[in-house]
Amino acid sequence: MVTIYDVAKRAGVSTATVSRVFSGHANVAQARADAVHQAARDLGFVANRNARRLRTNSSEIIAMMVPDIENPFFTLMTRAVEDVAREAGFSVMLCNTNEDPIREQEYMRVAVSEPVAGIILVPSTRTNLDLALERNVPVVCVDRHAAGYDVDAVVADNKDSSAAATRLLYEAGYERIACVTGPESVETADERMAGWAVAVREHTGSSPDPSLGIHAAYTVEAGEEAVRHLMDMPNPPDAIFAANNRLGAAALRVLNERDLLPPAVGVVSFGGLPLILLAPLGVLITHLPARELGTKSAEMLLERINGLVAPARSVTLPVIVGGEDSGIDMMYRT
Amino acid sequence: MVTIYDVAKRAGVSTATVSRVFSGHANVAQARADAVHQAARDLGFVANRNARRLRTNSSEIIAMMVPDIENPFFTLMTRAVEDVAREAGFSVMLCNTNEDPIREQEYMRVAVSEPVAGIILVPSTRTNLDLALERNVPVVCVDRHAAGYDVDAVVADNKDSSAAATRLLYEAGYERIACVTGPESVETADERMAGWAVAVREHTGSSPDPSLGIHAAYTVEAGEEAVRHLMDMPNPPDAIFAANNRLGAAALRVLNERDLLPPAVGVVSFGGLPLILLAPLGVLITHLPARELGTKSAEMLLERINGLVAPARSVTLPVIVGGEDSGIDMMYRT
DNA sequence: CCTTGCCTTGAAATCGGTTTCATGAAACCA
DNA sequence: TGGTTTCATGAAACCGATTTCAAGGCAAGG
Repeated sequence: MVTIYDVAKRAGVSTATVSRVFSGHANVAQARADAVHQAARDLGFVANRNARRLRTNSSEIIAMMVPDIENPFFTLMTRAVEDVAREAGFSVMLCNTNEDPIREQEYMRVAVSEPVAGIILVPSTRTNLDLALERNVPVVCVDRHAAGYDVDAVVADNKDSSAAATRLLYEAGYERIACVTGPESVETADERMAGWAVAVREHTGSSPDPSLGIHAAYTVEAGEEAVRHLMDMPNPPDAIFAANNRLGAAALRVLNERDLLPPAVGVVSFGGLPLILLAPLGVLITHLPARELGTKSAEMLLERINGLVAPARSVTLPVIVGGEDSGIDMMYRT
Repeated sequence: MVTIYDVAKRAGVSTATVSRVFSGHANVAQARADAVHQAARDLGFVANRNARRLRTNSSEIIAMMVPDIENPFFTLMTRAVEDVAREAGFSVMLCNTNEDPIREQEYMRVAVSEPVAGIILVPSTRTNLDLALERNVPVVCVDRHAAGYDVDAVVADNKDSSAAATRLLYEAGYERIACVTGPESVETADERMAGWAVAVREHTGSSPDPSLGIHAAYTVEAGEEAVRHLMDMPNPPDAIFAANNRLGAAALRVLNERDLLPPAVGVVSFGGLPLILLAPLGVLITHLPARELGTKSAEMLLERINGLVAPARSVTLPVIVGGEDSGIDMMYRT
């Protein structure tokens, strides 16, 4: 391993000078700086980051904790975070929490013992941030707030745009609109269902039929079960508001089985299906700002890493409540 | 920051003992071990990994370098890698190279200066592994071999299954089959085109019409241009073999524009479209073993990290040359 | 010519773990 | 009982950077 000592010896200077040349924190005579660079090149010197970090107690790693990178929503978010981080000289450590608080906590331990420069987190229902906050590791929550903690957060405008999306179904002529949302007490699930309820009340003048509002895990499987249940009711809905992309996909799968694809039964998917729907299908898509969520949260985290002291900030990004989408345009959109 | 010294003082032992308790490398009397654990709990001690790594010159980080995590093929691969890594106590650093050798090399510098425990790499056309190999950082290539280097690699069976996929088109009755593949000298692009050529020769008895074999970047945009060009020829193809998922999507987009979707023009996509194709569309899909590539490469890397000394190994994983896919089943498949 | 002050530089301390080495106590054997 | 081996333990060295501190060199100012 080529160390700073080897470079110093070859360049005929002290290690302090070598360090100064590479960090640029202080002035070094041009001649010596050249000698150091030459020596470093000759020897193929690459600084050991562990040594640097131990001394400076800093790190250039950001932990990105998402439920599942396979969900295209989080894929895009992560990609955006990586872009911003790289630009600023940071690397991204990828952590899939599977929405599991235990797994999340394990990763939290890894993150603080690393220690990482900061954490971007899609919190689970029982997120515990004590470890990070005790050690002053900046945390930015994205997509959801962390229950019980007052930290920076970047979220989408879930409630209003869910109401708007539901209104689209009414405008398209549907009358009995069901809602399949995520697990109870998951913020996005509750807010989206609340938005749906607002639109239903607006239109019908009364609270929604409770049997039309279903909580399910944010998975295709759970969504399918929920939609089957809905369609098997004696008085089934004529449209479905699906509160995330997987539930939207689930709805379409079940309706396809039963030859009830739109427009037979209306569907709005809250969160794009990064898919090619080859035929214009009349599926209403609400595009979540996945990339923007990632970019904004990374920027806010960098501000904190750079020392910003300010009360917790909460940013809400707008959602594009799109009209009908032919599908083929929306590849790689969310 | 709570250090090992604080724990040692509180437990009334030396730092050496504390270290031994946590590493488990040597015997410590039960009573003392308990005292150490208690003290660590009381103080909320979390070991500083930088200090540990500096001394042991090890790390628990694996660099995962992929062209673009947004490509579902690489998303799945990465997720599989993360699963294996986590199980073994490693974290994954995510690096998007954008297929850019310069960006790849930057990340290579980060990786060796980290230094990471190992690297899983989807090599670009001009990958330079010198930095890593000089420093004995294990590298496993995945999806493609690294030109000019003899390192472990895990790839898909591109050529034979491309031939098989092309044969499916002939069997479906198509006669004039074009090939849109990736950039020249990209291994997967060349192999897949070679497989196509094999099938064409088998069927026609002569080499393929050169104007039917097109190289394009592995992007939707480039693919669209290539397919438009093909379909604008005086004697256009009646089927298209698309050499990756994005080119497959591109083909479908262009054919959709022109009302020539399958079966009017046959399409085989080499690499699944992790999409919902709602109507059975007669698109032939060849499923690449994305997850398996990730899992296998991670396992092989861990073997190297654990000290395996052996000649470079090259593993070829089979490809499922599926028949017609209704599409709706293949969500989240690749 | 001497003082003041700035700039450059290297020796040495430092970060927080791990590991070597020496020591003393206990266990074992004859 | 005397001698050997095993075991647990702490002091101190170590990993490779960064940074403090003091000192030396040089230019400007009086």
